[in-house]
Amino acid sequence: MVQLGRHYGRGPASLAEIAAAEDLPRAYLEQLAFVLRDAGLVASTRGAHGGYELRRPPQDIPMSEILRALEGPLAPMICATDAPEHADLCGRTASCTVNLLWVRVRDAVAGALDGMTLAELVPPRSMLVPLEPSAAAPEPTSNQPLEGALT
Amino acid sequence: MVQLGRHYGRGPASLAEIAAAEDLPRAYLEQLAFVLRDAGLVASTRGAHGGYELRRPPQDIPMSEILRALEGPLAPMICATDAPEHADLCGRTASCTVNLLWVRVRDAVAGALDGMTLAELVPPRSMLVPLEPSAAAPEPTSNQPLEGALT
DNA sequence: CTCAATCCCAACCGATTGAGTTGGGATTGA
DNA sequence: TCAATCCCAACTCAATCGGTTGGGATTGAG
Repeated sequence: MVQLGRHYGRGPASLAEIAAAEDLPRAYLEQLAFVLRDAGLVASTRGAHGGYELRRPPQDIPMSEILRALEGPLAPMICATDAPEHADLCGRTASCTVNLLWVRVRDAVAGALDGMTLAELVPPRSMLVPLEPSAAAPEPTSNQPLEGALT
Repeated sequence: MVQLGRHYGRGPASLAEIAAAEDLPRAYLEQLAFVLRDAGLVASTRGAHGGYELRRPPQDIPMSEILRALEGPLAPMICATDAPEHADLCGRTASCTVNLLWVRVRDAVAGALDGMTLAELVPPRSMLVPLEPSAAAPEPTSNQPLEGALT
């Protein structure tokens, strides 16, 4: 998807390209590709020189939409699903006071996801740092400095 | 846990009681019980008339603590774990711009969980409210005769 | 017209995970 | 002593998820 975002405006990208770029098996991407298509997020053109293409500019695609398409309704637990249709299969729900918790968690997640668009994940190109194998290294203290950024 | 919350201040509750109250297998609760104990959330007393007991009043126990004890570090994806020690096993992390997303989701969840204490889940007994009538559910149609046996 | 490139789609596989089970202690109050 | 209780590790079992297989259908280019 990010690849598609980067590619946006340049015509369809073939799965083969994307597979190469992301180092993922093409066949696997196919599956994802068509749930995304069914969800109306991407358009496909068949035949030689076909491929996939975003149907909207990346900044108009909230991540929540993508995630819901790919992973189904957001639901930290079955008893707190997003999707009205199978509202509760839990059975226990009535007596389960914990439900409230999950609902809040779900809403928090939904909020985070709604507040973020695909555009934000398309890297400004050039900030692709090559990975260094110094894995276990230098910044042990590292308590997420990212905290402040939640708008 | 909620059971323990409700029981708080009345001495230890045996797993047998809890198992009965929650309709869960006792042996299973045992497992949970002692990860909670190891986490310092509950205290146990052995022997006849023993049982478990909260070590702090419910309103001093954030749900985040319970969840982390039971389920491990919060991490919607491996690449966005809470726990510094296995910071990234993802390998892809460097090139993976999506990481940012997961981090935000994780923080959202953490926020929701931190902002909620066990006390809030211990029902005041008697107020088992039937679920909110809510906005967009005009059609409870057919399905699931499951529950409705509220209280 | 033919053929390679591409999307389309369903069924399958295998490792991981999580809920739950089994079984055998160790402690302690009555 | 004995029953009630906690302690603990190893196990089973089913669902899920990342990924694979294997076959089409469509289309542009030569």
